[in-house]
Amino acid sequence: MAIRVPRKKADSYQHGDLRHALIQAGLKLLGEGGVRGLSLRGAAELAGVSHAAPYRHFKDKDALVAAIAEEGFRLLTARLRQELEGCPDGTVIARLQAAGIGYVAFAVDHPAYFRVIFAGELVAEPPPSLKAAGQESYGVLRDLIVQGIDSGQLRAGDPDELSLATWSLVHGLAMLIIDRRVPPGLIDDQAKLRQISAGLTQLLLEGLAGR
Amino acid sequence: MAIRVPRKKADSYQHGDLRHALIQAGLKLLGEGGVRGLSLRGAAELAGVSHAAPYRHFKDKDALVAAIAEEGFRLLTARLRQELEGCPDGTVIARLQAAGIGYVAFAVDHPAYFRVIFAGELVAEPPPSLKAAGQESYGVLRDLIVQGIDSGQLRAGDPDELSLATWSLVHGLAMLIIDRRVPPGLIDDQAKLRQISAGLTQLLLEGLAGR
DNA sequence: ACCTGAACACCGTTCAAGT
DNA sequence: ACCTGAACACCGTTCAAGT
Repeated sequence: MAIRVPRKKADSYQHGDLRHALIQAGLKLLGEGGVRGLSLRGAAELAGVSHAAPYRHFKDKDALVAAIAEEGFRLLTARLRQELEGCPDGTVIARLQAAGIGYVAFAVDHPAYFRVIFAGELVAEPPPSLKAAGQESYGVLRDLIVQGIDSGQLRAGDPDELSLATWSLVHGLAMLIIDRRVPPGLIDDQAKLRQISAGLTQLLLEGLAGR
Repeated sequence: MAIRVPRKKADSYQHGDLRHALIQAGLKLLGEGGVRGLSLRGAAELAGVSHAAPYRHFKDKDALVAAIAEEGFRLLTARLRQELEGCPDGTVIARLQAAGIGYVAFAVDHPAYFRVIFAGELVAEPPPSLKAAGQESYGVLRDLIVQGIDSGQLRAGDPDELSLATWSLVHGLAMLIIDRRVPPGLIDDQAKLRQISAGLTQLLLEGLAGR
C-alpha cells in the first residue's frame, strides 16, 4: 500500500479558482446556446460543483453575467487597439475607420459576447467594474476623436457628441448584422463585411471632417 | 327567482379573444418588469386563465413574444409615417431627419417594445409575419432613400447600402440611449434628445448628400 | 373546440448542515 | 472558509381529462 499523500483533487476549487472556472463555463454555455442557454446551475455543473456553490463567489446570476460582460469589454478594447496598431501612421479618419471595422468585426466574431456586453436589461444593476470596463472601450474611440479635433482633421465640436455619432453608427450596424436584419446578400463574407463597414463609416466621416 | 339566462362569463375567452388578451397581458408584464418579467404563465394569470390555456393559441412562448414584436413593429411604422406627415413638403434630407428623430423617440418612449422588436436571439425563429412587419418599417426608410437618389438629393448608390447607413446610425443611437450608455448629461430631456438625434443624422446626411 | 389540473424537467435562491 | 443537499417558488411544456 502506497503512502497516501494528501493532495487536492483536480476538480476541487479552492483559492477562488471556482470563480474563474464559472466564468469560463458561463462563456461556454453562452457560445453554445446563447443568452437563453446561460444558467447558473448549468455553469456549476460544467465546473463540477453543486448548484449552490456559485453563491460563494457571485451574489446572484446577474453578478456572473456582469463578470462575463467585463471580460467581453476587455476583449473588445484589445481588438480595437490591435486594429489601430495596424495603421499607426494613418490619418485620424483612417484610424477611426479601422477601429470601426474592428468593432463590427468583433461583434460578428463573438456575437454571444457582444450581446452580453450590450444586453442592456440583462444585468439589472451594472457593478462599477463593469462600467469601468465599458468606459475604457469608449476611451479608445474618444481619444481618437479628440486627436482629430485637436489636429484639425475633424470639425470642431463636443468630443462626446462626435464620438456618439461614430459609436452609434458602428454599434447599430453591428447589432443589425448579428440580429440578421440586414438585407441578405449585402453581407455574405468577411470581405463584403469590411467593405460595407468601411463604406458606411466613410459616409459619416465625410460629415465629421466636414465643412 | 329570476330566470337564468345563459350568458358568457366576463372572463371566459372564446372565439380567439384569449389570443388578444394574452398579447395585451404580455405587453403589461413587459412594461412592468421588462423582458425578464415576461412569462407565459404570468400572461395566462393576467388573462384569468390556466397556465396551459395559452398553448391553444400559441405554439410556445416564442410565438407569443413574436406576436408582441409584430405589434411593436406596427407601432413603429405608424410613428415613422406620422413623423413624416409633419413635414410633407420638406426635402428628402429633412424628411429623413424627421424619420430618424421619430425612430429614436419611439425607442425612448417604448423601450420594452423596442427591445422585444430587436431582441435578436429572443425569438429563435422569427415567423414570416414578424419578418413582414419588420420589412414594412424598413420600407418607410428605403422609400425615402430611393426618392432622394432619384431626385438627385442624395448621391447615387445602392439604396440598401444608403438605407443601412441611416438605419445603423439611428438604431445604434437608440440602443445606446435605452441601455444608458450615452455619457450622462448629453441627453437629459426630450429637447436635447431631438437636438442630438438631429445633429447626428445631419452629420451622416451631409455625407449621404455628398460629392 | 377550448380549457383545467397534474405532472415533468428545468430554473434562481436560500439555508441548515457538513468538512 | 468553502461546499453540499434539501427545500421553495418560480418557469416552459405536455397530456390526459373534463365541458
